[in-house]
Amino acid sequence: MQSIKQVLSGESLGQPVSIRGWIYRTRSSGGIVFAVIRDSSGIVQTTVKKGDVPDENFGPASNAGIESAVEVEGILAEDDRAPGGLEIRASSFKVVAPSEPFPITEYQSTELLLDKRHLWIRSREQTAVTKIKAAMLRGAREWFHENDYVEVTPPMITAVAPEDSTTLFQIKYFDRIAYLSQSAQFYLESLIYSCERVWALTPSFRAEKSRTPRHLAEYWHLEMEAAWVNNDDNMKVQEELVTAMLEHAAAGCRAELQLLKRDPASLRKISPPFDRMSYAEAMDSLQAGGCEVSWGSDLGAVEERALTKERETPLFVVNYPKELKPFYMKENPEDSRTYKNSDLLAPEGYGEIIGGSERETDNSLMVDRLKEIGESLENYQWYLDLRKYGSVPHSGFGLGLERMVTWVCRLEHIRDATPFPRTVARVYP
RNA sequence: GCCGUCGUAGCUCAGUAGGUAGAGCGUCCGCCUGUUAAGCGGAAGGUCAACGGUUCGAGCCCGUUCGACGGCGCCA
Repeated sequence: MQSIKQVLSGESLGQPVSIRGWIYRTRSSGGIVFAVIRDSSGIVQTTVKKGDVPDENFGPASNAGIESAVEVEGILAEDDRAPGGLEIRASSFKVVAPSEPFPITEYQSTELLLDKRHLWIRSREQTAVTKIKAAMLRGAREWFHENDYVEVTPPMITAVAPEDSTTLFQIKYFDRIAYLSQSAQFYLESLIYSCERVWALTPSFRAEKSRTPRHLAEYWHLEMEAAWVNNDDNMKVQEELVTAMLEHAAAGCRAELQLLKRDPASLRKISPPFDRMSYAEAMDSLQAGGCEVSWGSDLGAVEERALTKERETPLFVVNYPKELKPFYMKENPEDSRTYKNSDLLAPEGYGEIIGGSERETDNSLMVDRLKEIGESLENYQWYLDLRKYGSVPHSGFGLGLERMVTWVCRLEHIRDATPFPRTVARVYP
């Protein structure tokens, strides 16, 4: 048994090969059947001629519809008439399990593809995305390992409910209420006092009713936190990590990227250092471009697109005004209106994929800020404790994996960056 | 939360001035030994999202509800 990828390499030309998979396309012309077979590695045409296969094979072969599971043996031959120039001339064609008429045909609507998601993930595009995502994760995991980061396992059920908790999913937790985690950051921060450099890959949950091509209610969050690391070093980690992830995708998923019309070379030319621009400079640039923004404006979808549309490499935007960012960030000593933080924007208009910052280390400053924004200190007692016992300069960030996949795979919508997207309107299938 | 679009056969859609529903693909049957969205002949398949209203008559006009999709805000 060979993979179709092996078959397509042509090394068995003129020799017997055997494959198994699913019918991708099929046409019958009386005494001959053309069935294109798909497995996880690719597609290849098989030809089944009456008389060349056992009689009991031919009827089922000509009747088997798209997605029927089959096992085929035959001689690998070159033929200009075959898609791709190679075909298997069957000596045996066994239908392992026929398929009912497949509901997804050449005419597809977004609604149908989402309703039949469990079947649509068999498509070549979705398979490619799945493999590219896996390659990116492998790249990340290896990079963290090589750089002495410890992979940790934070909880996804939490008790902390900020005042503005409309974005948290509430769950029944025995006799109490608890919440699904939006970020493992606080837990990672507590682990740096022992492990120093930690990272985690976890689901994050957002109950916001966002209806955009960039939001999921459940997404995979790649977060890192490290002691003795300032905001500049934090950005260096991000650019090295992102580069490693891109390199793994480009090296390991060449065919998959090309199927999605992403040139692997465009990923390979991205390398540290990434361009940096302060929030203030971003405002100037946007104003010069005709955007109606001023100091204190957040960078929305329109602004992010304007900043990155023509770019081919990622862009750091640093030092945001405090009012736009959370309380735990470290004040920028060079401009007390801002924090020592960075957002990483993907090129080609794809927008934010990472948010990171140096963290505040001073307990009393953090208490003041919590009071200012009207948060109850009780909820943050254990987090504030971390600043009392050997508080240490540290930084971290969170990467939205599906957002990065959306960019790398040139997807129009983030829901195609995950096999079973969870959005405001969809929890099924 | 706000703005917009759509809901007709299994799928993708058309339906012109309101007059009792159509195409392509798919399915089923027949023919076809080189197809590439194969071809040819035939057949089956629809409470026009739901409910209510106007009208002699509603897929079409009006209202309500439900569902989906697109965009914005919020964020990764």
